[in-house]
Amino acid sequence: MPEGDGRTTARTAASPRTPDANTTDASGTGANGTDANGAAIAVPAARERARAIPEAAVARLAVYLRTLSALAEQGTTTVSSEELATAAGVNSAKLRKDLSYIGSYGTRGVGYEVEVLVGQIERTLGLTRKHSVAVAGIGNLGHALANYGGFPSRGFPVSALFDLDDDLVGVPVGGIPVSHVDDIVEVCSTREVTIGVIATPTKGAQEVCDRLVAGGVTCILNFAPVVLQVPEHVEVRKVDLAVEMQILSFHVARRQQEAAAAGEADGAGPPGGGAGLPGEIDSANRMVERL
Amino acid sequence: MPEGDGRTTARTAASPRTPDANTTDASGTGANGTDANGAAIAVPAARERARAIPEAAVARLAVYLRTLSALAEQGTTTVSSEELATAAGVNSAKLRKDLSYIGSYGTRGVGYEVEVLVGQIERTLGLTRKHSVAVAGIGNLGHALANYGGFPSRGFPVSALFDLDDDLVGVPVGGIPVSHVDDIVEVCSTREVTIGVIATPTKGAQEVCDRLVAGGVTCILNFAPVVLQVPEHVEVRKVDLAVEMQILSFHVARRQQEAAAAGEADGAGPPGGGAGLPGEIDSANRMVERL
DNA sequence: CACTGTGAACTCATTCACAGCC
DNA sequence: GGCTGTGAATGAGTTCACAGTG
Repeated sequence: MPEGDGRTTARTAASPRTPDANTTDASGTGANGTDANGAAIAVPAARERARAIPEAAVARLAVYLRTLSALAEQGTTTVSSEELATAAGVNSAKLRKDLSYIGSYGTRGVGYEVEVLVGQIERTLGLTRKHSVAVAGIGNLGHALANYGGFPSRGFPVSALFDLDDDLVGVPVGGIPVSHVDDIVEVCSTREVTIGVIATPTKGAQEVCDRLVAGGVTCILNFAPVVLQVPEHVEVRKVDLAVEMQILSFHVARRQQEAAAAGEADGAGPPGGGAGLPGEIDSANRMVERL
Repeated sequence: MPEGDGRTTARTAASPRTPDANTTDASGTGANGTDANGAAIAVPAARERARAIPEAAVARLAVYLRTLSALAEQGTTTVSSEELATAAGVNSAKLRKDLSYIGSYGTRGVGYEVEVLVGQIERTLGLTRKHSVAVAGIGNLGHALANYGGFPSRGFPVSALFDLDDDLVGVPVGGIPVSHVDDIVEVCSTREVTIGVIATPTKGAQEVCDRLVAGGVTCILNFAPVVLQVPEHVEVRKVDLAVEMQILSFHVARRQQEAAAAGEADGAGPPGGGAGLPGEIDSANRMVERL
């Protein structure tokens, strides 16, 4: 084991969490050439750029990809940036900029060919290669994830499930038998899992994470409400339901304050936040929005 | 655009909103370029709300809150920015800046009193008031959400569940009987739901969303992989599993490219080969065992 | 003409570094 | 001495606006 258990902690730790963020690490050692066929694809110049795509743009590319797939399915073969942008919920300038990061695949005066764009985005996102997924923690959420059709259909076959509960071990969930968490390292290694999903309760999460990493997993999607400590080469993304709710809560509060302020000036308005007493808030209060 | 199907609304691009792929700005409709230049629509960046806490900071405040709660539980009464920052996975400068947005509640030379900070963050996030939650779509994910302990325990009581399936209607899930989606408007109104969670399949999502909005819901957490169209006053946050996976995939690909490039330029083989690289990269060796 | 692709301007977010206080 | 709070500097991400092209 490396220095101090091999975790990155005290350092200028990185694990931001903006509207959409992640652990951004540079030092990408590791990875070999053996199974890397994605890199073998042509398009010389684009390789250079991959590094330069802003994080925020990557997230949106994934959205464009889905939007494009939908368009393709309904027979569309060409889209303008305006159309695609609207469908994807962004403005067209941003979309064009995002697409420009992956190259120039549009036709001026016409638009983009759906097929082509799909291919290029897939390549950029590394979807030309399958990424095996392991889900740890087969509770309610784990079940949901194991059965989630969106994963396999998008190139992320779920190939391992883990839980602590002996009663669950061996039981197939979504077609795959649950393994014991003690076997994480071995199973992940042999099944070549690249992405680990942690859906365990808070306490088990760090332990499970360590094992996933030991099993060679370099990307983790974490649903447990903890900040995971991982070595530098491992990428963690967090989905935190409580945080999402609290952000929404903040916006409700903000809106109420605004309404209250506006009401003051206006003379009529709702009593607004009223410094929020615990307990039941009056009925009228909430619905007063302009609807 | 022939599109404009009734709803959408949300013009006026300028709005203190999240920079994220959130609420649609949908400023399409060609009106764009026309008055662009001299129009001087100005939109005098007024919005004189001193309230402005950066969106990104809000998300982190929620994380600090949880971290603080954990500290409180284990008996800690005081923390320094450094300690709290480490525990929350950010750097201390950022943490102090974030906290400064909500006021000055620390003591120089000492740190922050846990209790006080918890209270202030809760107030800021609007958690002094309970926010009733409705979950629509009681499939695997919906079940998981309905049973998720993290919601009620953090001031978000789940008070309504909806599904289309008649066999499910009336059945209690997590203690609450499922209602039919046709009753969304009524049930949400009477139970004063503020936050709606959409866990339906893609196709039902927009319809459900519309009804939630009609029922007075102003905040939506959307798990369906669609961009929802909502009126301006409604806040949407999206949790998109496929997108998360694809972002991770991108980072795998990037790392592989870097490794390949580094190997090329360096001549010395990539770390995978165990080429005598300094010990600093110890942790990277782990991944070798799988690759 | 219609639409892409992109430098340049701008806005938002993070980090630095230090003054001020305990 | 140690630590907070914050303006100022830097950096990331977004929007503008227009040149350039099929």
